[in-house]
Amino acid sequence: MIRVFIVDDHPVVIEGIHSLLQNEKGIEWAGQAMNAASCLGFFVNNTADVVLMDISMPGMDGVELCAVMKEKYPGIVILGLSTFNQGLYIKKMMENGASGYILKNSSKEELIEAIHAVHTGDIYFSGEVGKALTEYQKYSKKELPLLTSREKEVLALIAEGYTNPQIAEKIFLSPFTVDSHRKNLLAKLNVKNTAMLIKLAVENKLF
Amino acid sequence: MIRVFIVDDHPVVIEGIHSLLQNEKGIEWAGQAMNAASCLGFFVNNTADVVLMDISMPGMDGVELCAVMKEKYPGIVILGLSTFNQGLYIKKMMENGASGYILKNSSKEELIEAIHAVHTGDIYFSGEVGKALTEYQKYSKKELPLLTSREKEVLALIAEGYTNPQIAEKIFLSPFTVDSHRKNLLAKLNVKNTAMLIKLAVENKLF
DNA sequence: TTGCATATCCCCTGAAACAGTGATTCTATA
DNA sequence: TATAGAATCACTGTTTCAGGGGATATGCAA
Repeated sequence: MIRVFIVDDHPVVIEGIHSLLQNEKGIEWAGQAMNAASCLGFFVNNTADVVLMDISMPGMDGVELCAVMKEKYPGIVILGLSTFNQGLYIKKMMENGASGYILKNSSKEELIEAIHAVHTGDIYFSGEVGKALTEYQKYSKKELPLLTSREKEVLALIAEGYTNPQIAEKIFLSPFTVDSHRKNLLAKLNVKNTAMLIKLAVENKLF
Repeated sequence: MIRVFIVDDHPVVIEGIHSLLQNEKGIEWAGQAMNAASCLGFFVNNTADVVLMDISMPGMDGVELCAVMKEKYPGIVILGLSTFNQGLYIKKMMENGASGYILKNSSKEELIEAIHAVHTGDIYFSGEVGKALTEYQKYSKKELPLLTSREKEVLALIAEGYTNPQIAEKIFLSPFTVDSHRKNLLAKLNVKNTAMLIKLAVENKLF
């Protein structure tokens, strides 16, 4: 009997999955939560085998929650769940210990297959997700380097139209320092001017 | 008896709403479709009172489908349905004849309230959506001015990192002309430098 | 036909951005 | 403890942008 728990901030999704899994032999409904906090609360006194976890939730999101859960309860298997086919998040969630990922628009059969697969220790990706992942890998071949917090701060201010001197004043730094960060941003992200920098930053939500 | 039809490409959402509305007095399940085509097919020989319509679907999306439906069957009330709280789409869908908009993470009560409201001719927005809409209105108050094709061309090249002289060479213009377009872009969009320009452009898909 | 918008072109100035080089301090960690 | 990275600051150029002037031609629409 696989006890399935679900964390999703959308009642209709919880309801829908509940309904899909009802009467499914071998699968038992362990419970549900609409946010990270109540999920963690549940697992203090209870447990489950597989957790279906939405990726985007108010407060702590699925990516983080996944990391926390896997640290506290390494035995619990986590299956990512999202409306969108976003390689970046899929990857992050996998890095944080998820065992697979399915889209909310997958069929009942896929859902059940996925639950069984991850429960037996497999890694499961529905076809579409797999594609997205490889697409993403392709797209992010250049593997965007991690920005430091200072760099992100400066980047955000650049995007808002502040000039180096203005930024310097705003965050109490020398204009030279701001310029250094700016140069580092250009170098790290391998772009040659502000226009490209901001385009890349906005497209990849870098700040 | 309000006959409710749902168009959504996510089985769990259909299932979830079906389950929520089951046993709800005054509401009858008219049917369901997972894409625009089968929705239109259904209404050839059938009808419904309220259509819950997902905004993002493969193929024809909710915004378009809404327009088509309202043209063919003006009497049918359409209630937008989406995971996200995106003012732009909400607005478009309303312009296309929708009677309201709710989020998929709204409660059962909200959902039922919304169905009754739009059925009696009201416009319904769940609280959060209302906020997003006014936020959006605020944001898009300045109603982004239309760019000329030349301006869009220049804008796209700026975003790709080309400098004025390079752009000039690329599209066979004087650098002065390119500069003029650039200045017009800044003026039209009411931004003060390239960073803001590109941010705005990318966020609003201006090219 | 008289505007108006678009598109083109030109000049000047000051302010930023960009590029290259170098240096100090601090902290995390190998 | 030694090293690497982050964060800080500094100087010197060159290039580009931004803002201020104008000017001409064309085509569409009131």
